[in-house]
Amino acid sequence: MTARPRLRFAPSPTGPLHLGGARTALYNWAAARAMGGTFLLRIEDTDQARSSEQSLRIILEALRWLGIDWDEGPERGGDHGPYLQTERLDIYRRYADRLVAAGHAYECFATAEEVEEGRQRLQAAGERPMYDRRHRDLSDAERDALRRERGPGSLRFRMPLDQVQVLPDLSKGDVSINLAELDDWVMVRPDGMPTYNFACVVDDLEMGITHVVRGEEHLMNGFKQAVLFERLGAEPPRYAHIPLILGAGGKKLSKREASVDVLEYRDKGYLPEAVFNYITLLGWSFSGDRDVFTKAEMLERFRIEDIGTKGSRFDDAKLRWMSGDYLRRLSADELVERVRPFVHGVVPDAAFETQPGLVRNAVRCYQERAELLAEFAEKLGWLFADRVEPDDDARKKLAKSPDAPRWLADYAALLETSALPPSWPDDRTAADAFFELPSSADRPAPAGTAPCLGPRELEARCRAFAEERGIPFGQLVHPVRAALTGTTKGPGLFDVVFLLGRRVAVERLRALAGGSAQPA
RNA sequence: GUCCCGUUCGUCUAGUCAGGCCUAGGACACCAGGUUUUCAUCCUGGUAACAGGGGUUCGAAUCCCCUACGGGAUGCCA
Repeated sequence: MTARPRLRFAPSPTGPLHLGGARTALYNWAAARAMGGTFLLRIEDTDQARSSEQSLRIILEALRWLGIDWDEGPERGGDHGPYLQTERLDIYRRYADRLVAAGHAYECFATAEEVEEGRQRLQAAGERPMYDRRHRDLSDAERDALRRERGPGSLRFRMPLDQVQVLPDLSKGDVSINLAELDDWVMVRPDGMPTYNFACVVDDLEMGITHVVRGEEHLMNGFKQAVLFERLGAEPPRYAHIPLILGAGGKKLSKREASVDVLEYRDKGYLPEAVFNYITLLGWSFSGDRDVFTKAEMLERFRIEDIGTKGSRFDDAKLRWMSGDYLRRLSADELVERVRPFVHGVVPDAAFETQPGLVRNAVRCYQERAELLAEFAEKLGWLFADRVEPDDDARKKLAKSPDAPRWLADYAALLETSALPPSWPDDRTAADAFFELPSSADRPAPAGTAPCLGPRELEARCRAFAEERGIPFGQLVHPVRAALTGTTKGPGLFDVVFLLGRRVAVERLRALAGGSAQPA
């Protein structure tokens, strides 16, 4: 085994990329990269009825989103192409002819009804239901007669019936089965189109595949394929059959409990690094005490043999947490760039160009309060809205302070004469460049001459204002927040005041002060 | 039904191949506390597992057998 490792992911383009498929792709990719080998993509589109170009595009897009790249395959080419099975039909035909000539394959003319009938009979006898091999030993004359009568048949593999097949599995160890338990499977359909097991073997052979990581549902296929390799006088790749990803109920993951489509996670604003990291963890662990790691770190340790043998359940809560964890590590610039596609209509497009500092400060204020990028659209709404309405929680807090309207009016008067930053869309570049939000206790105040009051100074003045009037600070803060944002949660209140700027802050305080029917 | 595979906290897992370092470690979730103008972040602590039964051994989560349960396959789908 001195050959350079070659691994492949071979999706069939019959729908979106499923989480399970993504994990399979990821493990093959990681194994190839970790071993310094080649990773290629092969498209198994022999089911013409269900395959579509659209699905193929979506699958490639999903792989790219996850950061899984390929050395050979669609849109990339390579020395072992073509990489679409429907473009390799002449290769399969060559192999089929060879197998027939050697007596390892035979033509079968059984109708669907006849096959079904044979199955029933075997099952009734307590045996494994399968094609009953009725045309396995046709004489030449019988075969010619059937072909004349029924047209071309399908090509079936002549399974050796007296052999125990051992399949060395990198994940499970040696697995074995009595080949008589397996049927004489169809290799080529009557119309000449190969089936999965046949095309897969031919391609793995022709493409020099050395290792295959795939779902456990292929274990039985593994036996069939290994025998075919044998008949072809070749070594099969090293297989690793890994368990499926299950849903919360322990059954196969279904759309009901979670999205199974990888791109749906993109659209919901999960970070791709997190999705990558999380699905890697479904069956493999980085170390005993760390769950979050970079791709590079993973590649230093990844080995196919270490993939787990147990089916794992998909847990959206942990994925979300992980997405949030990655979100928090993003630099300010990266964060803004990632958030941008998710906040159309909430943050004016122009703001990204004319007041990038404001946008950055606003977005950063939610970096520790979000897990998904899509959350920024909901959370940032108050900042650029024409006006805000208190939500239910905010109303409740307001109701607890009957004096709030008067305080708000007075506080508005104070702010009106304070040196606050300008409000959007006025130019406030200087303010945002000087003060970096979110402000926090462990972040030192910027040095130099401030162009206006910053959050700290605003807070100090507000505290003084409250003390002067004998208002408990805590009771002042909630109505102010309700007036400014309409909510009870969010960034530090004085970050909010700062972001809003003088004109809008004053406006909103007065709107609520006047609007809540001040008792005489 | 038949064949194949699997079984450590609620979930993902470390430990199993080379039996003692395991009164079983970490993470998510959950609960309690701390920080705080809210929410969140952050910090501290807590609850919680070797499926069951037989062996082998001085000693078993780790090796063997059986049972139970779960998953997969049984397609001219992949």
